[in-house]
Amino acid sequence: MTKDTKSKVYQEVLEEIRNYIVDHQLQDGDRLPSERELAEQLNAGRSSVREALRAIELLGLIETRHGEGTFLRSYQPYYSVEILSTFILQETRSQKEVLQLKLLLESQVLSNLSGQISMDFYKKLLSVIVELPKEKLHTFLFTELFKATGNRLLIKIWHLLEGFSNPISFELQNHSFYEQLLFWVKENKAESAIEALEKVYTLE
Amino acid sequence: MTKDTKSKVYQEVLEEIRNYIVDHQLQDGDRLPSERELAEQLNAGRSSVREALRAIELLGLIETRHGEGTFLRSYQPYYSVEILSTFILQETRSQKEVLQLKLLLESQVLSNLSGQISMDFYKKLLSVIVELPKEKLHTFLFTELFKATGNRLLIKIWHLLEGFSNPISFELQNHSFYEQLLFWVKENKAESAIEALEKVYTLE
DNA sequence: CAGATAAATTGGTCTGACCATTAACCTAAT
DNA sequence: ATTAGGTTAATGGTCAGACCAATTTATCTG
Repeated sequence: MTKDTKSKVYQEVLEEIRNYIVDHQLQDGDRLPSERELAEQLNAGRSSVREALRAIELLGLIETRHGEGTFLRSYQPYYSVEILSTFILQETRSQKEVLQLKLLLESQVLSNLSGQISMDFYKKLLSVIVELPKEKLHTFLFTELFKATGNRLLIKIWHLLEGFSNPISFELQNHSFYEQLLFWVKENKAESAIEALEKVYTLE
Repeated sequence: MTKDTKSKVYQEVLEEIRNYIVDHQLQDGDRLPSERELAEQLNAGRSSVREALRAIELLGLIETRHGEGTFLRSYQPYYSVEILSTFILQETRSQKEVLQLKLLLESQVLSNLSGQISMDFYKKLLSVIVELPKEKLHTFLFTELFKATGNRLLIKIWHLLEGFSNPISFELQNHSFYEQLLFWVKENKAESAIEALEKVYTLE
């Protein structure tokens, strides 16, 4: 007897849904049959159908709207990556590794935006910086910069790392430090900014 | 009233399970409370607990054994990757972001190890490379390089991204490509290696 | 003490019920 | 004819209970 035959219902439903999407050539935004319809068509309980749908939802492949239905959407791995990352981070107790990766991402965004910052954006950020308390400077500036790059995955992971790295002293730099950082980026001198940032990180 | 408060039960359960694992310092192979226990402790229905568990299971973080229980296991994205790859064929944007981050990490490891590779290690890797099938070259080489850096978090995140990125054509470079890559790293010419890698990534 | 048997535990699945949200429809006032 | 408001139907969200199947644990028996 083959062991492979004992597949859970929700896994078969998973397969069926996949087939359904392929057969019907569903595109992003298209609606799937209702949970009750699926249950009847696939000859399964609604709870099993839901287990499959929830799993697919966590993967980021579908979107569920209460009262409307279940819809296909363009693949957004952010949620699942976030979940997975928290597990990974949780078993990675080395603060050093977290910081190393965090610095890497921050350096990347500085380099990426080097010389790409408009005067308006620069002024706007600067005006907020001067009003912000010291302990919020780091998070604010980099959040804005990450947003500007448009890579949502990057910012997700960075936020995660930030959550896992202790709010350590080195992030408590002066306002002038972050003003200088921003200035360098605007002036297309990311190397200087990165260098300064690395110096702060290695102080620890 | 904030919209954020309307979170589904199964998502809260997800969080709670994560917290449970962190609080109890669970390791791979450790057992989670039974579905009924979780339902009672978290004040939720068993079906909601199951939805959360099935989702986590599909991600590859847990393993369930009929009659025994639910167990933590080291992340093995075999099933989710299969599901995802069938869905994402025409996906563009998020795939791009995954690749961008993946390239970033790979560039980092090349730069990090530049000029740091011993002759023994170099020869050893080379001897394996020549024997490996084309489709395994990329994963093998970078896995070894990441291991060499000693940053386990880096390699985990990278593996994660690799799982979420399609096994795309650009990874199917010749043996000579990866030999050249490795050579450059050994000779402290990471810039050349990174440049070559970037070129391959942007081909797509 | 060893093996067989029974009971308890746990995951797997289905059904039915009820609530909350949304969209569609209908009705009545303007 | 238009629109505002209410009703209805469909859909997802959640829970409780029942039963089955696999496994472990406790119990009994020789």
